[in-house]
Amino acid sequence: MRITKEKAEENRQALVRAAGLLFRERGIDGVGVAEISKAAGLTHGALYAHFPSKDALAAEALAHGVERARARLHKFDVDGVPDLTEFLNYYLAPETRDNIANGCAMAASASEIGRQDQAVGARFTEGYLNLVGAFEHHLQQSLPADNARKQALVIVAALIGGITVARATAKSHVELSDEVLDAVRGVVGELAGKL
Amino acid sequence: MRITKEKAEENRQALVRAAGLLFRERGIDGVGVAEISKAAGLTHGALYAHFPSKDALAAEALAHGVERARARLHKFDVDGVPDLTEFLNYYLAPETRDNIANGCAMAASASEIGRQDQAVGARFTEGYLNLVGAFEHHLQQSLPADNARKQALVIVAALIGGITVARATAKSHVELSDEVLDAVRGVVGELAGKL
DNA sequence: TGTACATCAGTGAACGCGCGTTCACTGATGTAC
DNA sequence: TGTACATCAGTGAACGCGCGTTCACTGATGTAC
Repeated sequence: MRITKEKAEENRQALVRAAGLLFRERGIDGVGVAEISKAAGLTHGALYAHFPSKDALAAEALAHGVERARARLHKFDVDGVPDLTEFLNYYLAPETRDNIANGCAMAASASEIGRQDQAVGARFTEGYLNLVGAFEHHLQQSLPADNARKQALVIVAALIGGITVARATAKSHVELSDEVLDAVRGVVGELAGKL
Repeated sequence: MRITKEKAEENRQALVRAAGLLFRERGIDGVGVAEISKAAGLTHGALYAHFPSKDALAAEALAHGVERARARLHKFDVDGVPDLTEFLNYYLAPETRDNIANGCAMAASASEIGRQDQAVGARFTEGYLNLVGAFEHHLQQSLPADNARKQALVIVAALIGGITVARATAKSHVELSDEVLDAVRGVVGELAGKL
């Protein structure tokens, strides 16, 4: 039952989107190809018409998540430059912590990335550098280039660490989890120079 | 073939240690009970004489890792107070990044914790607060209590985020990975007040 | 434009395998007398 | 101290299940004439 090229491309995108969402919610090792295919409205066999393996799908799903993050960052644009305070408020909101499916793909799988295929790690690196670049560009207005780069690297690592710690502590100690989000928002905001 | 109480306790500890090591290396979802038991010199059936489930073993393995971290922190003690600069140098060393089995249990599984049993999350919370307490105590020498707490929360989140990002980027871009470790060491060192 | 046929996205059964967990059984240890 | 027996850590087969991947087949689409 061959289908149109357009429909096939839609199906491919549905697989990538479903995989990204489920991987964020339950981890790459925590979801099977059958469930991903079903969520995309297909059978698992169809997945292998589009991707050679689950690993390849994972890499593409992370790339899609990274592209989503880039688009989201630019939603906060004012005069073509993202308002990083607004971005921080969004990134470190309790709502973002509690809705991991809608959050940052890099943070959702951070500690799993090092154990995956190199292709998956490469997509993570791209996404990380993309965020770092936005903060670096902002910091160059008030700091020498070296320092701007250095602080940007730490800020993004602290964001990923902050939301990850907030998620890890949320079930057993929600007040602490909220406190971590507030603290990171405050200290990173200062580090970035009262954005 | 009943064995002595002492030997049984040794076996229990071997299971906890093997589980901790393998979970750090390959993730909680990435290792099965058979392999853990074998690494401890037992069969999988014996595991269930000590623990009701894999989840319970995971919680105990993380608790053991947290205790190891506490002991390691106090290895850097000078006059009963840990030398945090030395601790930072160790925590963010490229050797620590490359030897995850010997590294921080919280960082190794950070993004997986939120998806595990609440008991696992509770052990993470204890370990996180333990590290936060050490930095908080140090910072109170130069900052008001509120700020000391806030900065300590961010510092430990940045450490976990930093080593996790360094591991995620190491395979595809090792220069960046090294740069992240250096940057976090530098900025966190400054944040902690030129320790 | 109409016809004949090759293409290929998608289906669903089947592959071998490892998963977490249960359980009847073993036999040396620990205990009660 | 010596004997009889209950205890229980550990064994290994078996449970049902889901995993990632393969493959023969389907049939509408896309293409060549």
